[in-house]
Amino acid sequence: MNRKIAARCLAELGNLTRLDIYRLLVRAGPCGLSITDIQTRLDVPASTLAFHLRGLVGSGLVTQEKIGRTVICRAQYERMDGVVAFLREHCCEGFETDLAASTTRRAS
Amino acid sequence: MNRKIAARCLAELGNLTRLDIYRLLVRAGPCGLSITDIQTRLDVPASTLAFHLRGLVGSGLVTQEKIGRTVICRAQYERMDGVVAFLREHCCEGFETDLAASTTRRAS
DNA sequence: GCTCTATTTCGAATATTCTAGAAATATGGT
DNA sequence: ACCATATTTCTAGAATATTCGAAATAGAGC
Repeated sequence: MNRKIAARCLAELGNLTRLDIYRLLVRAGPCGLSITDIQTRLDVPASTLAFHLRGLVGSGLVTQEKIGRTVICRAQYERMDGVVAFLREHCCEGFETDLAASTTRRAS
Repeated sequence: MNRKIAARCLAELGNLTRLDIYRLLVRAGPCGLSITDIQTRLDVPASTLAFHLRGLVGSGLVTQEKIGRTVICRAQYERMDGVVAFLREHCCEGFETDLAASTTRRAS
């Protein structure tokens, strides 16, 4: 995980339509849902849906498997876990040297 | 937590500059960092920083406390926790009825 | 090979976000 | 009152994202 991938994933989920799609897939679990299923449940035009799915897949948050002419989409939990871990990384660790130089000093 | 707030938070963190700011604050912990500290560490113009901080504060991911003329910023961990919980909500729960009607059926 | 269904690409209009200089405001110290 | 520092607002140009109809592609079944 790195800054760019994390930002990309977060930005993808930062759109209401994509968030709805993603949550639908999280709920669906390992079986996933076909694109048509998603379309039916969320009532989004096919081209709009394709646009958003491209983003989710491109960020690694969703994977797709083509079976015949239908595409099954699944939430890739590991990706999201990685992003969350990245956000919590170094929590409360503070910084090296500059406690003395920092404007932040208050208890000195 | 609801869709809109979650999407807002995720979108805020979906920008590289804001992600850097947020991670810096997570790392800084409860003491937080002044805006000048953030500016120094990330090398972002003051007006740009103000723009991004407004977003982070507006979404509830960051709080601010004014002490004299300096503003201390802190990561609001609870907010992020709420967003993460929301993303995982109903995981693998599936859907009501339509197992039979769904295009998704495969093992029938 | 035709036809129906599933999905993607194209294209263009619209909307939103990002950037950063310049000016304004706020506050502390002298 | 004045000056230096901290931060915000204003503004506007540039860059990106979103929407969705129409047309294109891909595969299944007859």
